[in-house]
Amino acid sequence: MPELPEIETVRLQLAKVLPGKKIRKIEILKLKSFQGKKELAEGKEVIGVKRMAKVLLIDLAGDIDIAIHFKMTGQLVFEPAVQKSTKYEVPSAKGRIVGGHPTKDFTGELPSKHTRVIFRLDSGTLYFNDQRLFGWVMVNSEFKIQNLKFLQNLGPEPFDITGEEFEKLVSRSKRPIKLVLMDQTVISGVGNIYANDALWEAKVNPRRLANTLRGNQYKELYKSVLGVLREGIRYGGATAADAKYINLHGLGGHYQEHFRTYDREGEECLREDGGIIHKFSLGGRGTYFCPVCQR
DNA sequence: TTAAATGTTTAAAT
DNA sequence: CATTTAAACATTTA
Repeated sequence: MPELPEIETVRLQLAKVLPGKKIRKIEILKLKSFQGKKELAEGKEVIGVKRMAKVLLIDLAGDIDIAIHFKMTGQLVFEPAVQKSTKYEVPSAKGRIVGGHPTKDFTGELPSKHTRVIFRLDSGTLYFNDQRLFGWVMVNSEFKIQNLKFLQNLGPEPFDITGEEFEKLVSRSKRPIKLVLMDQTVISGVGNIYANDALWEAKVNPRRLANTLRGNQYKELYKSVLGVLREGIRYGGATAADAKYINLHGLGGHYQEHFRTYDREGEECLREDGGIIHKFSLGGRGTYFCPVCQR
């Protein structure tokens, strides 16, 4: 599910609470969701929380890393340790840190039926939940994780390149521009939501072949990719439509309230140019655009 | 019942 | 070889 801004949002939150805490025990509830050796992490202290594109990295003492890929429906929930003074309080979602795919697991009792891995800390508990089981948690040496094929093959994040480099990377392909934006080996971190919105911002048709953008469209697209990603981070990521219950608790992000095209099929283009947002399938993914301004 | 969902990989077809 | 399409991976919801 989550793209770069959603993972970055979790990272920022977890970076406030995890460093200094120790992993006491890792419980694997679903084998498919876990790779590596949990013993390597048990007893180790968290040093920092990092991110590579859409992958979250929890850095532990002794050059051990926990890598987490959320895929479509992964989520993390950090439950702080219950304070003695609140011993008699009814358990609530208050004080939780949540991130990733929004479901009622954010606020419900944990572990839930979607909980796949539990990290017992010396203070608090971190739950990895994943409805569709595409995601994974990996514990291994920093070396092994850095050498994962998936991470090795990642292209640079948009934040780390110039407009000229962006144009060079993207225009090498003759595929439709949207597919190239979402190709993690070309540019990493951009997924379906932000690709749709960035193309709208730059007034580029998702189908346009990546080597045939006109004039300043490469520069415009570069700027709009950075823009929507930064905005996503500023709003704490997107938490999608079924998040009413979650927002009630003040959890989850708000980017979904600022979608340009995503999930707006049939609605008027925000530019009020008379266009109606049209949806079609490109590369097997829902693709939204305005036929008037994105030609 | 069918389709689609913030992702990635693989195989088969062009 | 480059590219495209479809399917696969589970599950849930519309």
